[in-house]
Amino acid sequence: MSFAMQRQAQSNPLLRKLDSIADLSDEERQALLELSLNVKVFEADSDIVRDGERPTDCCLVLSGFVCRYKILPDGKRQIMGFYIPGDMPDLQGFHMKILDNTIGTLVTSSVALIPHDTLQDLLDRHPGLVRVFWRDTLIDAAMFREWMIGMGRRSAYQRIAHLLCELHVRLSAVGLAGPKGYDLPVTQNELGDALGLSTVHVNRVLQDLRSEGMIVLRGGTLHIPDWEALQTAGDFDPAYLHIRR
Amino acid sequence: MSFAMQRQAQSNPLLRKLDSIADLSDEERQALLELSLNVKVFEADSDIVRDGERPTDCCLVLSGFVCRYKILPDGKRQIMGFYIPGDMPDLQGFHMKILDNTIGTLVTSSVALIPHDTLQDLLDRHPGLVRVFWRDTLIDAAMFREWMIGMGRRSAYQRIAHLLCELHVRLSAVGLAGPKGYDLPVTQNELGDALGLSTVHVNRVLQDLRSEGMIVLRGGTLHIPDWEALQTAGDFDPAYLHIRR
DNA sequence: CGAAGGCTTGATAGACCTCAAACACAGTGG
DNA sequence: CCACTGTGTTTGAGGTCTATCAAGCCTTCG
Repeated sequence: MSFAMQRQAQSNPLLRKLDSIADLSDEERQALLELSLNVKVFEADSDIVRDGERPTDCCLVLSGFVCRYKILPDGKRQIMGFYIPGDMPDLQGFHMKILDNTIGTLVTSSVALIPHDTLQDLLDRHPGLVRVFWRDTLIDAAMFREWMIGMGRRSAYQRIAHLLCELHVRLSAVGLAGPKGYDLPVTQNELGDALGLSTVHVNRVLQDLRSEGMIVLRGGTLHIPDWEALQTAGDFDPAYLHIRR
Repeated sequence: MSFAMQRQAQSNPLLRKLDSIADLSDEERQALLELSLNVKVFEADSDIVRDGERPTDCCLVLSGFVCRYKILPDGKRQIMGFYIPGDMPDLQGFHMKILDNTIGTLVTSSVALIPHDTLQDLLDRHPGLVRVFWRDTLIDAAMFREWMIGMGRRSAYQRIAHLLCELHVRLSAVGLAGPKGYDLPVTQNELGDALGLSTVHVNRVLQDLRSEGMIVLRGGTLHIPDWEALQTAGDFDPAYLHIRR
């Protein structure tokens, strides 16, 4: 592709993301660049789409940090995934009338709302993109499975290390992480809700990880001195993310 | 559709399943009926496709009981889903080169292997089916999310009740369950691996459920005297299965 | 009848939770 | 500029759910 196009792609979160998981043709890239985006800013801790709604748009995260969650009858919350710029957390809504979970922000985030009609039109004109978006939802599913494994069979210690690894790989893939760390605007309470742990226990395990020199976590910034060690501690293998080399 | 076609549909697990989650046109139904199936029988506890392989076919369960699982380095196993006749547990392999989990049988099962090329051809000739199969993978993902919620935030008691409810609804949708129960050819050990519990604990919780009259489970047959009660016990809401009507 | 797999039971231990309070820090308002 | 407030983090104590280990029992099947 041309240099100008390459530069544009770099600054477009969606393109950067899709490039990281699939091969795009120049036409497909162009079509994605030309999507006119209706950008909306959501403040921290607000819902973008809610459980039970019938969405008419898909949301695309442009900046910030977003999560998928569900509140249980007894008030407990389970976070089922974190979403970063370039991700489309409710792509599922495109094929399922009623949403079965809520998408909400963790920090102030800007989000593009893409009408289902626009998306359908895009896929009609570029059938090759179907495979790309479908693949994206399959990778989402693979992440769910990996989280299931964690909650079913891994210790709190492993789970936390694993999550920190996952985020590092995903953020790196879209250029949002340094080689040795990244910004992690997530509270310990939220980590607990994501991992099926109590806030107190998350705190204690984080202290363990710190005291072993595995991580340095302060003020929303995570530093990973020894990536290999953290990966081992979390039994982390990035294969399930299906990111292209 | 014609009466003859209707009758055929009834006896075709794939059609029954897809009918339960989407609207099919007569042409699509016909095309699915005409798929020539290469049927293979797998004995109990054998793997159909393995973690790390590059599958060239998708498998379609015709009879039996199949599960998706992964073995961890320390030997622990996590089962990530149960699959019944009509399900295509590795549809994901169609868009992801390398499998990140294993599909194996729980009991003797017959399975059709459909080459990816055949499937691609089918989707090219009937683009409407893309939405149907895509939707199927999205429902699979919704089940993963629900299991995550269970392992993260529900007690062993709730989890077991929830799973028994899920299977009842899914088996009913394809005509394999009676109004008050179904065949459940799953050992307590396997239940534990699916729910993130030890065999011993599964056994104890099942006894609780039995003593409360919630279930009658003997010799692989489950009887549910009071469906409402079990549903409440498991905090079960079938919405996530996205089954039509 | 013996073997094998699954189920059941008992005893003990540990990972993680809950409750409760103190601490740290940033933002707000007087 | 400094109390004041709110949110997030940290610490302590106790309790519980669930795991582990180990054994006995039951059914099926060759």
